[in-house]
Amino acid sequence: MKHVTIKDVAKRLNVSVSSVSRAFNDKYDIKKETKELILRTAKEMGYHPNPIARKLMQQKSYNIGVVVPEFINEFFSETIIGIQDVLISKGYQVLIMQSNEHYENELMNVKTLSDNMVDGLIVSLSRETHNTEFYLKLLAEGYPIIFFNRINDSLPASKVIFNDFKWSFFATEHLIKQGFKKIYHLSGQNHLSLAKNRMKGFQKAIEKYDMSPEENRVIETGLLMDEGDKITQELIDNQDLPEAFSCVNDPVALGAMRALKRNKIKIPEEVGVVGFTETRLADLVDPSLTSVKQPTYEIGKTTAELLLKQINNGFKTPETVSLDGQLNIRASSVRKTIA
Amino acid sequence: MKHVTIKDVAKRLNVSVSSVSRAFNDKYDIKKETKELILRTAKEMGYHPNPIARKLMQQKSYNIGVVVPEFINEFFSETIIGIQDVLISKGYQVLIMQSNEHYENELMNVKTLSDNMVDGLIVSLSRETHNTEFYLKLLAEGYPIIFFNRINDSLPASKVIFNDFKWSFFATEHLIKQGFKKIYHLSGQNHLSLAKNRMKGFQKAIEKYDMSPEENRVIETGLLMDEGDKITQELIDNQDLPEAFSCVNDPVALGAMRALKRNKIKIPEEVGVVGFTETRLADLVDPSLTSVKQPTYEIGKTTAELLLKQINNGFKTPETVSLDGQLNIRASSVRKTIA
DNA sequence: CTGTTAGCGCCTTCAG
DNA sequence: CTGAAGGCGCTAACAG
Repeated sequence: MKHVTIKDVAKRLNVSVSSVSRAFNDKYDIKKETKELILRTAKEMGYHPNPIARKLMQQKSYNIGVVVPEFINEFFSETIIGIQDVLISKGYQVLIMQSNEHYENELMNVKTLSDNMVDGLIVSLSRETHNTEFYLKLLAEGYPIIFFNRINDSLPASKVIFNDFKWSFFATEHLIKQGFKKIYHLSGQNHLSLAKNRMKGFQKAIEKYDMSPEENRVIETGLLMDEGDKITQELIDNQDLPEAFSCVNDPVALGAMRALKRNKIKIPEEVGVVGFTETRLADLVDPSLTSVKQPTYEIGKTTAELLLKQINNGFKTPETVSLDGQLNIRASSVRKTIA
Repeated sequence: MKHVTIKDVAKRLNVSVSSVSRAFNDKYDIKKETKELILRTAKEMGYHPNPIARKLMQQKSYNIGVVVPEFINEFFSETIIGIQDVLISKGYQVLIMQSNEHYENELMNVKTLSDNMVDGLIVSLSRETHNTEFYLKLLAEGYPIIFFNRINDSLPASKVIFNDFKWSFFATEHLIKQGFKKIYHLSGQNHLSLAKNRMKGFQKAIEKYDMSPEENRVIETGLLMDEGDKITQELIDNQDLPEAFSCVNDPVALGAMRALKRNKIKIPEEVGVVGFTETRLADLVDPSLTSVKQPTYEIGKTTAELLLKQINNGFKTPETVSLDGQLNIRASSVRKTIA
């Protein structure tokens, strides 16, 4: 438990502590043999530099804070893996905190982390976060922060996002090409840029194929399975069912499917469904769910790389990286008989 | 970006640094008014103690390392939340690493963490880990380590485990009470104590209800969905289908269900299924899956508390805490018509 | 190439 | 109750 220090090694070899230090930091001149000797005996003695002392000197914590809404969700855990892979390989440690979608928790987490002197921050905003004052203050101080996925357009920081517009367009286009005539978009709350963009992608596809925007409309639903279920049930009750649903995310799509199945409505024969941001669930449900796959690992990796760049080179002008995904077509949206 | 230090505060108030330090550490005598004055102006100036310097003094990192096989899996992410909740509230930071089920990664992670002077370690062993030498060495040095879930019985350390035997017994008993006559246990590899215990729980139930151990047998399957699917398909092909499956975990159960559904065999009317270690999936699949719920959050919490106790009070004798769960009965195992 | 010295920011005796 | 001084382990000038 007692740690060997640089002094112990120096004493043992009758050299100065600086020599030992130098042996462990290539950047200084030191005779090859002494260096090797030091390294060897240091290893024998079980010495290795105390990272905390080093951090104190360098005024760097080599800690990076990550704040996400949650990490039960596959999307975020996969992203975190990407973040960690990059950061750990560069000698950083990653401190992960979750806001549970609450602004207060998020703020507290960010404060805790900055109080702990993390060298940078990676943040995905909670659903509740409208007040971005604290981020603005940190950014003004030059604190490196990168946002991903749940972003706020107005923050002057670098961001990594998914091209929601484009892929929602493709998902909708796929439904149209499958011959579905009347399509509703079950959307998320409009203040989330992610939801807004998916909605716009849907509308763009409707427009492009000269379909009526009144008949192919948007219904604000939410992000949860129960919300998708509830809205779908209402549509069924009102005899207002479309031929297909383009959904803001997989939970809403699964909710819609649950309601449809409960009412013995066949998927995709009677109603087609596509989701967004697929999880492994997409393959497991019956019928399997067509969904847009986001490059989760890449998102994390890119975010971390952007952060490192900013830490090392200083803050230039914010850049926004937009990544692409893929549409995985499965049973829920493929008509057995195409008209 | 530039941090206010204890000196700045001292200078501003014309007091000594020690007074400022004392103001921030209740344990010393200091006049109430000066303390308040210091605290107030410190706050104004945006000062707060540099945790790194503090750590250097106290020879503590206030970091805890957590190594798990993975955290895409709900089980582990939920456990980690329990761990974090306890540890963060006590001023610790949690460094999470994953082994991806590989011994080498696990070893590297543990080394990285101990090199970074974590004050303690929480570990869930990878599937591959047979060699426990490094843990033995650390434990011998008095390094606080707690193991959970994936443990190795022979390690002289405290552990938090789930009572697999008992709950597998209950799951099987439930099937028996539902009137299923011929039950197979789809088990995991036998070298995992977790799989072994679930198998034994199954056998115990069969024994208790005087059912034939030849007819109600164990089939070594694995832990993956595809393995459950494959074995079930083989049983169907060989006309050797039981009336019910007790499965080592949910993926295997879901695999079995997939094979059954593909072959138009009705669940639970023709074949009942129960899983183990339920995920949110259990509720989503059709029919919903009966499974044993583990107290994931509690497991994490208990593990963290055990670790803190050991850090604060020193290592006494190892203790093993065994937690209980609950059997969530759903459609997959409930016979519409009970004999 | 190597040793000496002065901190990094804080805590903690030891005097007073 | 308060100040001065030493040191946690390491790095970075500065001499030599």
